[in-house]
Amino acid sequence: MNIGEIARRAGVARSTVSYALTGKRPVSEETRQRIQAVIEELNYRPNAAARALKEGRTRTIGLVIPPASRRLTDMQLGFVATVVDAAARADLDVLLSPSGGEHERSFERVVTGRRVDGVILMEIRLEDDRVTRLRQSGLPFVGIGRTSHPEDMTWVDVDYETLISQCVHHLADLGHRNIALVNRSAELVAAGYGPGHRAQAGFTRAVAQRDLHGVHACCADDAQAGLSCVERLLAEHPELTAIATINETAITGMYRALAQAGLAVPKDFSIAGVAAQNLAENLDPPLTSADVPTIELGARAVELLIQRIADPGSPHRHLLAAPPISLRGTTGPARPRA
Amino acid sequence: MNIGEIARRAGVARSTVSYALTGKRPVSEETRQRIQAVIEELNYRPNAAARALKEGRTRTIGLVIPPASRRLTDMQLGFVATVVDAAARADLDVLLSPSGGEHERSFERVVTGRRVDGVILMEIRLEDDRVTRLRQSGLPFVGIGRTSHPEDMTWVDVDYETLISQCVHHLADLGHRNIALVNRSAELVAAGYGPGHRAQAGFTRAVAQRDLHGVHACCADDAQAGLSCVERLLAEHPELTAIATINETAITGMYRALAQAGLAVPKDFSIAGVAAQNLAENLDPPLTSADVPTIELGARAVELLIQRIADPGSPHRHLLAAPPISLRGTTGPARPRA
DNA sequence: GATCTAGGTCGAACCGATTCGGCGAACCGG
DNA sequence: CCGGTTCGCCGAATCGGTTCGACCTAGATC
Repeated sequence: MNIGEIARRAGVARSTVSYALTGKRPVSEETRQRIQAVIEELNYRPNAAARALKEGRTRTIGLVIPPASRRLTDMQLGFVATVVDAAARADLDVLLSPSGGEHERSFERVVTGRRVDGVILMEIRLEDDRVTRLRQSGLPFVGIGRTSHPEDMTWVDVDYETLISQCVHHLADLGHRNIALVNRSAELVAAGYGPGHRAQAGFTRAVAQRDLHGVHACCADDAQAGLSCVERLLAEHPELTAIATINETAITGMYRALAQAGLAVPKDFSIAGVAAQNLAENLDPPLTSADVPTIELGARAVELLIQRIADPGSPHRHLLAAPPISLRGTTGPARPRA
Repeated sequence: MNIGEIARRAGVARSTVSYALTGKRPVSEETRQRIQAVIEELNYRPNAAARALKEGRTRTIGLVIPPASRRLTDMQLGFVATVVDAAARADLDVLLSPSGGEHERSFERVVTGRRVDGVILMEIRLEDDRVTRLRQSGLPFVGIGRTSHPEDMTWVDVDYETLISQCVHHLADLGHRNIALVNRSAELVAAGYGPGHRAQAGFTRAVAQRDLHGVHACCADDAQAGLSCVERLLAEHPELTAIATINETAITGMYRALAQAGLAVPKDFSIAGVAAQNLAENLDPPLTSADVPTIELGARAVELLIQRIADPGSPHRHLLAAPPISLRGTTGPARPRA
């Protein structure tokens, strides 16, 4: 069921079938219809591998995600979903590649076997080997996230630094003077995970600007960790009245710790954060947060990648999102504890 | 940077390079090392498209997921993660294909363009066009889920019928006599979504066996819907004292509705369900549920698919999982309301 | 010493598409 | 009636691998 078979049955040359399909050269209406009929009868579809071989492109993009073992955050899920969606809309297929740890081979295959025309890279570290590898391979790529030298790559990212700073300012405006930042896991931050570092930078900056007392805590990405982390914070820092966080996954645990400590939100304690809108809205109570526009960012990443594939020499572009904070009722006037 | 270049620099024929790489024919140790040196120097990797073209297989599997627009349930996420993981372990790449609605083209491309060696199909309907298409295309595939004629396809599935039945029996053992089943969304059930129908069947059966009063309700897949659904149930059926559910995503909303109605769980009201373990454990309170072994099922699906690709004529195999119910404290003795 | 076997290598065909140069027929103006 | 275009189509080369048959050499067998 190859192009030769179609050509034979339609009584034309293989090249004519090809031209009839791609329209790259004129084919008489009559011939085209004859070919089309045969194609539909046999339900023929060109072999992707053969086409890729000849054309030098695969019409596929790679999406490099954090290792599958770790549960993805709601935000990451949002990115994956919209990237897949946007790619499908552009008639591109998406090859999923878990990276990190034991899955190094998968990444290598994708990058170096010319299986994809370009790559979207998620969860980028400040210093990231994968970025280096991609750069030297010459494969077009777009980051969702950025390294510490973001000028010479194309990316979209969430401006955690500004957003956490705004959260702190918002809390300070409400009278809070003792605020904790609940970050992502210690390993992730230690590994140079960008959002973790930038959130911390924004936190430190805002705390200094408003002359506050700030506490920084890392917390693994699950509810249980959120619970014990906040339990510990409350015990060790009785002066705390508010939390700012970028750790979506731990939030339900934080809520639980506060409830168990007899602290009502937002009456006794305030929380503000950066999260996927979908998650923030569905929490109980709904979280006051900067809603990351995953749909727009994911779609833009695909768009930028398509441009980059079309013209690899074009200048790098960047998109830094700093959505406004949606007040949903987990922040209120400060009220001293104990 | 193709095999010819390597051959030239190593002073051998292209076929020798190929044999050195695949080991399908003996190559002298000396030659092999010379070739290996050149390969490493140039960082050569065989072109995937060329290999796929000649070998007739792509070393890639397709994973057909529900449309990306809809948020995946925790269970579905678990499946995706473990499928990707298991595939990577077997040195297979995963091509993601959102199906349904506007993404028909994506599915067609994957199935008919010979882009993949096999397909894993998620969220299968009782009558499913995609199964029909796959069957007639001759492409090996494995379902996570099954149609109403499950004998002639290979699948792994969760035994919702048995599990919901067990939930009802468990509740009945605790003295509950008026129980509601909160199903997935009405559209999904109307579209013939298997788990929805099978859960309903199991519910009806158990209710009859124990001579209970059962109420069936559909509920969209989000917390808000869970809230309003349970609000409505409580209002229209004041006799209800327990809920059984397969709608993971709506559970937090159900909790909220009960809390707002002043009903404590499990003192005043019981809930039992089928859910991803990860989710059930992290709810507050943790949900008494049958924990679906997504890791095992996902990995088995990949395993079955690999077998099927190796030997397409082999008999179909099935795996129906009915994990025991983990008692986590959302069910207790019945206590009449009002 | 002739024959056989096995190891090691080469050259050519092949997978299924795309694409380029060219060829014949129809058509045009002069 | 002739030279030049244009249109529609064909044939062959090509992409980068794998694989099969054939060949050569060296060592084993009798």
